[in-house]
Amino acid sequence: MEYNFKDIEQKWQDNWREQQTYKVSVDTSKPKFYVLDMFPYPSGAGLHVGHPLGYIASDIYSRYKRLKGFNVLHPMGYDAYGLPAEQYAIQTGQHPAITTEKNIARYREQLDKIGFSFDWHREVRTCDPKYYKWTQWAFIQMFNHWFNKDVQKAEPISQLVATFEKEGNQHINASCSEAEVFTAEEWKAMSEKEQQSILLNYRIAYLADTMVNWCPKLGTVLANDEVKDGLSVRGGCPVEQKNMRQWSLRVSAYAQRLLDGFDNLEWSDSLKDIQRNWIGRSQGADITFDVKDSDVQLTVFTTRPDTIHGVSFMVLAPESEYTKQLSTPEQEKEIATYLEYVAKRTERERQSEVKVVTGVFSGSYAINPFTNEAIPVWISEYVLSGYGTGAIMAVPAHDSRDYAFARKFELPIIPVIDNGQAIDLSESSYDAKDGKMINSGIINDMSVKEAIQFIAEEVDKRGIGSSKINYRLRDAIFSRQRYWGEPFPVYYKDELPYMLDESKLPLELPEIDKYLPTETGEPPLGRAKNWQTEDGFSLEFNTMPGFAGSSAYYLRYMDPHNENELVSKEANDYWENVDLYLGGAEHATGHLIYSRFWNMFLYDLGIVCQEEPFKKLINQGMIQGRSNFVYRIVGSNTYVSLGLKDQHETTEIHVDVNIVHNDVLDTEAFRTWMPEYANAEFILEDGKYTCGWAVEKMSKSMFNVVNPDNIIEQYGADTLRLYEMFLGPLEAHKPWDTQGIEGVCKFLRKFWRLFMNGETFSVSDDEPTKEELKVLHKTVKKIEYDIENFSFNTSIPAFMICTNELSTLKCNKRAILEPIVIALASYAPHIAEEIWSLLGHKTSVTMASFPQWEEKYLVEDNFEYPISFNGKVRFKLSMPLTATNAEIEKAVKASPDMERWLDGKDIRKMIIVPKKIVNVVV
RNA sequence: GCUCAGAUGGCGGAAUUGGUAGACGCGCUGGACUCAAACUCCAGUGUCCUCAACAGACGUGCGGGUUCGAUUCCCGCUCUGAGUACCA
Repeated sequence: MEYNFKDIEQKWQDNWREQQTYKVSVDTSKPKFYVLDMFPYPSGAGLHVGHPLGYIASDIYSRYKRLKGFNVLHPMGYDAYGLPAEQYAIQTGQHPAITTEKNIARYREQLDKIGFSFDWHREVRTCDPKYYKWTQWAFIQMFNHWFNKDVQKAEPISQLVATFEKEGNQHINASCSEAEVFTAEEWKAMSEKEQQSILLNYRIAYLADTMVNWCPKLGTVLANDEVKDGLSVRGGCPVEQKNMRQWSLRVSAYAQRLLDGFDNLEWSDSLKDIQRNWIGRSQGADITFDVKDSDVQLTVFTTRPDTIHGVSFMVLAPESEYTKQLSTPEQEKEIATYLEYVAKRTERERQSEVKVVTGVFSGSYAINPFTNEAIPVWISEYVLSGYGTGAIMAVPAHDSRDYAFARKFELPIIPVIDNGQAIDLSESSYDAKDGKMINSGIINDMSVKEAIQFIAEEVDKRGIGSSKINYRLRDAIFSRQRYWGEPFPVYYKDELPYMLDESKLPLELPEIDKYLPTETGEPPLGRAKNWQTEDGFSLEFNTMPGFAGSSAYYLRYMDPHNENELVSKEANDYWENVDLYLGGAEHATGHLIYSRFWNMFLYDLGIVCQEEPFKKLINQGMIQGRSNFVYRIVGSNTYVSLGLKDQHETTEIHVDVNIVHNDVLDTEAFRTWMPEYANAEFILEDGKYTCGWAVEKMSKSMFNVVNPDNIIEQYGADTLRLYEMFLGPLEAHKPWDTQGIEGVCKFLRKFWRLFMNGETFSVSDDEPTKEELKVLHKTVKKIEYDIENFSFNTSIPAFMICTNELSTLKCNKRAILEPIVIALASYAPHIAEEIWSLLGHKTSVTMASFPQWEEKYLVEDNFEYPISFNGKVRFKLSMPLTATNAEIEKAVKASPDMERWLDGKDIRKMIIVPKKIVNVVV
């Protein structure tokens, strides 16, 4: 009976579906374990061989945890809202729901073939009204809460209103857009419109005029993480800065908690680093400068208050309020010209031309509170309006950007730090944070550290500033001028936003006739008929961004069919949060921040019991393509084999990897591949055409896409699973090379043969030998260690070695083979199920327990002690492992090999380490 | 520029973390089986010393160091990849 993977895999996939083998429910008698994959966006191209890598790893871990007695939640779903479906709709008029549905069906079909143990009863789709009801619901909660900095927590807006009515806002310490101080009386005297406008500044989901990334080509605004190098991440379209009225989420309020949370997370340091940099905490001080002949006070943020005596000018961001306040009439014209220039510059230009120094003098002078000197105030685009106060004190001697500016506009450069060596300021600034203060009045001779401390305290004492922490993290812009996304549960009355009643949820996405933004520049929902509330108020035209639906989906899996709550308390108390989360590192600054924020917010409300959503995170690497090339001799239709190409002038041409085997081109297939190659001629070596190759991104244009369906057709799902793991460490990027798959396929056939006596399945019930037990226990120990440490790649060799050894021992004993089948079941579930059932078991191997290994079977009676001289192994000596150090030493000295290796030298020392290596030092 | 990760045969990679470097697989070479092919099996395969050795030397990007012993730890470089970027 040959190993017929096709029948076996079909049979067990059907069986799992019929028996609902992987359906889970709350079971308090068992410990829970929640394994989650980042759910995919179902694109039209389907899965390539790189996509399932993480799913296979998480599936192995899930299956292993089940065998270890855990109740495992392992769900899957679809992040179904997104741009590609909508772009396709704009081009073809096809409703995005239809293409999305089609793509999901295709994804599901491909996923099923790989044999995952997902509980599909819990599937979620972000575009399903039953699902996005809870996305809208969460938004309403964010609208109805504000962030109290004193307790670092979200609190109901109703409480805030109560405080306003009692004592105004003077004692409120909130994360807030703008706050003018008012009393209780003033509050009560305000109209509803005025009150609502003020409350908008406090809400966690708020509507405000903000500088946004506007992408004209996509016709929508984008969040910071959706923009890279001034281009949109999706589509690479130019992005510009624009002031627009948009919904935002007050993510920045949670900056400190997002940082503190890392302490209890098992995430890779590099990923934590990426998030830390993105949050960008910096500790410094606000310092207020008086302005000469003006009432305006100029506040700057600095991390280097120690350098205050070196300030030789101030710089304002062009968009800053200060720019209007501090521009003098004499400079008006010049400033206007400059502001015009800045406004015209795209974000991309600004970023790519960082070295170009521009600026204009405002006409005003600030007074340095420590030297009382008047220092000129400039305006320049190198200062950002969105960070700190939008104004800086410039210390050209010790900041390279200020230095460049001072050089260009010939402003004084005053050194205030001396590092013991002569600091040369003729070419560059000295930015380091060590040395002694000079030219700095009262703080002369202090160290930088002391000076920072002293000035900060002094500023505080004089009431001209205070120490402050700034974060780079911005609030998340939450509006998108697109169709295919969640509608906001928002209507407008008197130009102010109000939330729909929760009983009206979900507010379903309306049908429209065209998916392009309207000619008037309004979002597509502007076309929807009757897009208003029952009492005639207009509904919001924008839709929510991609990250809205993906921010809390892990909670919905816990209780996916609950129509009354996002997640029931019972389900949440049991499943708590995700124990293991697998996905790409590209979500570090997007989804993984938003999800943490969203979850913390729900935690503040008491909806969820854990503050952090994902306890352990693993970022699987990308599988790259391995492209093949042919070499066309320039000006001909002749192609030369790799080894001979240097003899000709050639052009490198990508060739479909599917017509290349072991880097040898199928020349006939090449001729029929594309019409232009029909008459191709070849210069062969050894009768073969050898192709060149390179590792590149897997993509259609490189003709290097490998489809998992083809691999499964040819080798089976178990082989695909094993091979994907075998390729290399889970977290590493690695190229796909189909050549190597033969090895693991061969292993499965060999493993199968262990159970076969000719054509019949047979195992013996004989007692295993010591040797066989050793193979078993060694293998089980290794597999357990590997899975616990996520080094799945090294498990495959362990299985191969085990199989080879048992094959050599001609071992077909049940006592040995049965536990190994269980250990293999996580990796290759189909073949394991088949053998398990042939072994006479009536229930799934999923119900089995992971085998226990014992150290006693692993120790040998006699051990070949490697004897090394100065660290180099020279010979081996067989002795019992139980020998004492004294016995070993005696035996080594008595060994006949010693004399030769000592070569007349004396033994200075003999080191016998617990790992049983003897090192003789001569 | 800053931060992080990495560099091991022809290729992918192993070495459970300071203890026999190159496991395992691919590829390659030779052999067995076969009329032949496929399948399967066996042997060899880091480099160098004119062949072989169960003889030796050298070998984990480069240069130093610590150690009885370093792919592993420390210092200084080079290169590659990723993140981020006028964040004051």
